[in-house]
Amino acid sequence: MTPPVTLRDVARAAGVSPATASRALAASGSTSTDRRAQVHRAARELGYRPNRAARELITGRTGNLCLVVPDLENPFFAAVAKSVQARARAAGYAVFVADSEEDPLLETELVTQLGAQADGVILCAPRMSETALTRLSAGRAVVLVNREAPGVASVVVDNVDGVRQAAAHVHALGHRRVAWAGGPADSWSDRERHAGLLHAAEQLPGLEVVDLGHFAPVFAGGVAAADLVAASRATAVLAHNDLMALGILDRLRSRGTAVPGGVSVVGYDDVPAATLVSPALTTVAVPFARLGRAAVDALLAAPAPLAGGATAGGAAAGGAAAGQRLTVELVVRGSTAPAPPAAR
Amino acid sequence: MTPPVTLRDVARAAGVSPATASRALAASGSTSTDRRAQVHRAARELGYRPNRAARELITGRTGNLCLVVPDLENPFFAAVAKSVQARARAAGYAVFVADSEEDPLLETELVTQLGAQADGVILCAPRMSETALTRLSAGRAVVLVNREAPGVASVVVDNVDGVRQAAAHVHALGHRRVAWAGGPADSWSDRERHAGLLHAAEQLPGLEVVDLGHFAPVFAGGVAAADLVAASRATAVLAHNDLMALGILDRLRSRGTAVPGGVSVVGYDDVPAATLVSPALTTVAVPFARLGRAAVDALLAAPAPLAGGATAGGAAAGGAAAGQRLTVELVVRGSTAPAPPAAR
DNA sequence: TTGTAAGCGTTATCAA
DNA sequence: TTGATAACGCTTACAA
Repeated sequence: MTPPVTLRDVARAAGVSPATASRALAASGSTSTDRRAQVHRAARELGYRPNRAARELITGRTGNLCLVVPDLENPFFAAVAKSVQARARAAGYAVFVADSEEDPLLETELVTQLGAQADGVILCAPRMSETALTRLSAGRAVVLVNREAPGVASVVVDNVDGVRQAAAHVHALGHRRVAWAGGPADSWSDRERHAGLLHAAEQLPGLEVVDLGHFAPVFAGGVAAADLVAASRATAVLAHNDLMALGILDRLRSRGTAVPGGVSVVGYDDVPAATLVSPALTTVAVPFARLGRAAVDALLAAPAPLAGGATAGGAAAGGAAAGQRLTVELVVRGSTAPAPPAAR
Repeated sequence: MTPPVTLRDVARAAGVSPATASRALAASGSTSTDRRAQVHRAARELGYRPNRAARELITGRTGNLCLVVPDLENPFFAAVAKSVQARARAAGYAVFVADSEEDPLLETELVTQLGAQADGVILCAPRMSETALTRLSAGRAVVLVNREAPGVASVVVDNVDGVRQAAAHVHALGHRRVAWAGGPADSWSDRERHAGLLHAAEQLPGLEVVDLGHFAPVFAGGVAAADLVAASRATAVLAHNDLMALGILDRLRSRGTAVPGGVSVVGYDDVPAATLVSPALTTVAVPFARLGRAAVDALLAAPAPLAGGATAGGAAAGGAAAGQRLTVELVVRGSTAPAPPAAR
């Protein structure tokens, strides 16, 4: 095959020194207009592609970002990955994507390894400890998605307001006994959502919250929760996320409990599958794409110019890390309806 | 922050030259056992992490792979991404993931750009032309997933046998008039599946295939196809993939056509959502995880030792590219049932 | 088996 | 504004 075209080749073809060629192409430093044109033409004609490794070696910047998620098959994270990747590309960055399989140990390892090859890390780690997160973000530009930790930049959604909307909705429909099917006990967003529900209940006269406990944030977790719903005498159930809500829906149906006739169900996230089921799922819509974009923007706007890892804190520099909170919106579909008269 | 630990630091701490340190850590070349131990200990104590850029600059290998898919939110590609990423990590590779938004132009650009930073590319490009694929694979190690092209390595599933199983299933249930809801006209797998169906029909006495045309391989495409199903007097419909089948299911339901009572529906892929709907979808299960793993293995087993891009053909070297074909299996669920007696 | 030294392709420094 | 020249951190001849 043809050997790669180097900057020297371009410089030679343009009749200038490599240094000048570099400046002309980088548009950094001063270069006369005609020289620049010459160099650019030569580069184009030769099909010059800068060697990123060589550039990285001296600048310390890779031009890459890194995204770590717990599960790529979870539509929530797939959507985040898609938008992160799109935004990064628009900014000229490539993205390493890694799946941590919900394993905090692997999460740490991935951030350490891949983070070394990237200018910044976007991390979805709902269950990692705060201290671990803070430690991981030291000496590295990190932005957390849907998670907060002291001193670490983050982009989250308004979990408290989301469940408030959900609770207000079922309350308005006449439901008074509402069950909560929680996610993992160590999930940050679950703690926020649960607290938000309790807080909302205080404002909603007569609303009683039945805590069903913690479940795996997947379909099977919802299936398990459904049986407790049935036993709880609640007329509505709010789930930690859509995947669980879909499990609840499925299990209630096979138990012969009508939805929304017997029990109303509300999810969280608004994953695509929420509209595939019947009745379609009433849920709190999370702006996935905006989450991903905001995370990339936060990384690229970091105070430190994203030096490879040798530099201080990056997005987290200075102690007071920027936190961004996106609004969410309840989407009412078929899985919620007025409470049965008997229950009012 | 602390400056990164370099090989020189390790060498100094171990009391050897950088060259010896390099050899000791790489286990390449000859090093005495005690020296090696010394160096390893020093490296561990100092927390040495080799600079990949420097290594790449001299070896020409990046230690990265690149995966390009049309849509990360499509559960099919999400599953492939997950398994590719896992297998690559096990082999010590990081993975760039890029979403081409179903755009052949962007696909080409991504392969060219990201491929330059990777030792190999795994490409899902159902709709790119064969010539474009062959051209793209020149001078680059490329493995195609669920797609074949002359001279390019690939890992595909047995599309023909998949539809054969589906056709045999509905035929055995007594269906004689079967509709085919095709995917995009330029989709390679759709051409295979369609041809497979026609071929299967020849072997199944009395089976008549009604061609409904081509649709977008997503939920909305299925919705569009559903109305044609109803008009076709077919008692069963085979869809290009699950997403379409789910759209068909949904639309038939809202039209008042019972599934499987009135019409039986068969999908392709077996995405997780196939079991979320009711009735659950009978479908041809594609081994996503094995597809991804096989693609990585094919890349890493390539004849050329994966040189960064300066070397010839990689996996495709020699002209006769390796093609691997995985078997698929029909999973019968609730969306298929015996044909109505009137139709027999 | 080990050390010295020469690069890999780029950017940054410094004179001119 | 330009061109030598020195890095960046590593691997690999080649010599000892």
